[in-house]
Amino acid sequence: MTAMPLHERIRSDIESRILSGELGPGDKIPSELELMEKYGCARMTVSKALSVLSGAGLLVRRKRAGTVVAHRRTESMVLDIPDLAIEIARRNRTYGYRLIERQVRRPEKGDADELSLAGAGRLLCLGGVHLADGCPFAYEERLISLAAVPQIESEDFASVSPGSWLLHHIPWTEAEQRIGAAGADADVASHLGVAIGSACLTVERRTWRGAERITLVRQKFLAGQYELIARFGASQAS
Amino acid sequence: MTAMPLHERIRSDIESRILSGELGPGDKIPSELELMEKYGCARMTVSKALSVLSGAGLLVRRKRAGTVVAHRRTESMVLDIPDLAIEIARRNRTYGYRLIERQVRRPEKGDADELSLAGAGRLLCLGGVHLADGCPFAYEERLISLAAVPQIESEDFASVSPGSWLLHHIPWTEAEQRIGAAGADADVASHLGVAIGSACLTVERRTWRGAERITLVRQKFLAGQYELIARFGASQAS
DNA sequence: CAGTGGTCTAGACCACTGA
DNA sequence: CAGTGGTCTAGACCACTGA
Repeated sequence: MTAMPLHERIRSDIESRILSGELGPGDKIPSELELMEKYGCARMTVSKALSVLSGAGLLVRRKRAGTVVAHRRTESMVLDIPDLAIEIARRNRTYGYRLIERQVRRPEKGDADELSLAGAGRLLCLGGVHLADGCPFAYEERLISLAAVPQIESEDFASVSPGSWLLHHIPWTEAEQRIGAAGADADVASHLGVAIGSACLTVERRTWRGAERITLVRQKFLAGQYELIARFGASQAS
Repeated sequence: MTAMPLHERIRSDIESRILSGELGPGDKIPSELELMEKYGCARMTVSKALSVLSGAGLLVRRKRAGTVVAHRRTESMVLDIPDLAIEIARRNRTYGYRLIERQVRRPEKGDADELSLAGAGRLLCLGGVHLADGCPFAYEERLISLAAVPQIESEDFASVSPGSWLLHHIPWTEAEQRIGAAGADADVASHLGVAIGSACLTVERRTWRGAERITLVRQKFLAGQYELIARFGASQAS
């Protein structure tokens, strides 16, 4: 509460006027010169406050025209990606992973996903289920480029899931995730112990380290056993 | 390519050394003084570059200890929330919305969701389907607080969906979204024209404007008709 | 062409904190 | 206590762009 830097106070003042609705989209913000006089400070200080708000998408700044409240409300949210083991533990259940299938091979010609992942190299193909108290709640198929992660070939995944292993050994720099739903096919249904056609949440995630492709994973979560949660807002104010 | 400001060049230099893996978590970045000398610039310029990277979570800065590459790779991604109408149009299909049910009432006692949304005020309760080329692909139930949005009571939603109307009239400042899967119940199945138990992607979203609750919507998308896409990485470099 | 923001300088004082 | 980052000043020159 005490000792808030001046640039944060300026930012916070303007931010709350926008969030409260007092300032609407398109409304003009005082110029840097006017704010300098209002707060009795140097231009750099005002500029820092406005730059942060501009970076956050709340303001749009243009020369000569001045600074106005941004029109397009953001159409994106931050998606939390919980660690499955932690998520399960939080519900007082025991997490486990059971490896079902393991294979090392070349990518299949004609499979664009496999070819773009492994190129001329080999693929490690893993199938397994995630368990809560010993019961399957998710099935995953994973492809890993052995050119990108050679040392993973000697892992047996008896006690740790491939996802956890990768997270701890190969930090990714880029990722894309597609979230959808599907009915369980015969394979998934038998692994999860449910009827064919049962609703599943599907997650397909590709990860990169720099320009290099690391892994592609397809997961099917039993409906009701898992949720993804996304949030936007509340800013950084305490 | 030309005319990149110096602080962006510094930021980009350090960022690419981190993303390429040349600098790993915990590795020390040169101090501001050293970077000043390296780039032959004032300290403010270096500081700006490092502040941006620190704000993005790539660096951790501590006095006396210096600046190091952050340890925790982010466990969050940015989730794009496309406008359904735009998403449908992009696939060369015609978007439509059909209102099925409309009701104004008090929140039901014992329903925590309704009570926290409307308090002592009234609720507008809407049910409807989103259409692509006239075929239903999503069903939604929506509750809107009339205390927060009184002017919506006179809308008939013949040509515009409640979601679009709200987006254009009541910009939200905070939102929370839960994403899961479920089998269609009898109600949903009949509205979407599918068998009971068919897999659906479920989205439950709450939005606020400042401290005021605006709306709660529950949507069921037919499996395969809709995907949410989340991304992380690639920074802002072109 | 005049007002606005974008960038940068060369200092300054300070708070913090690990060697 | 010395090195580091956090903040701030009082200027400067410039590019852009709408009146």
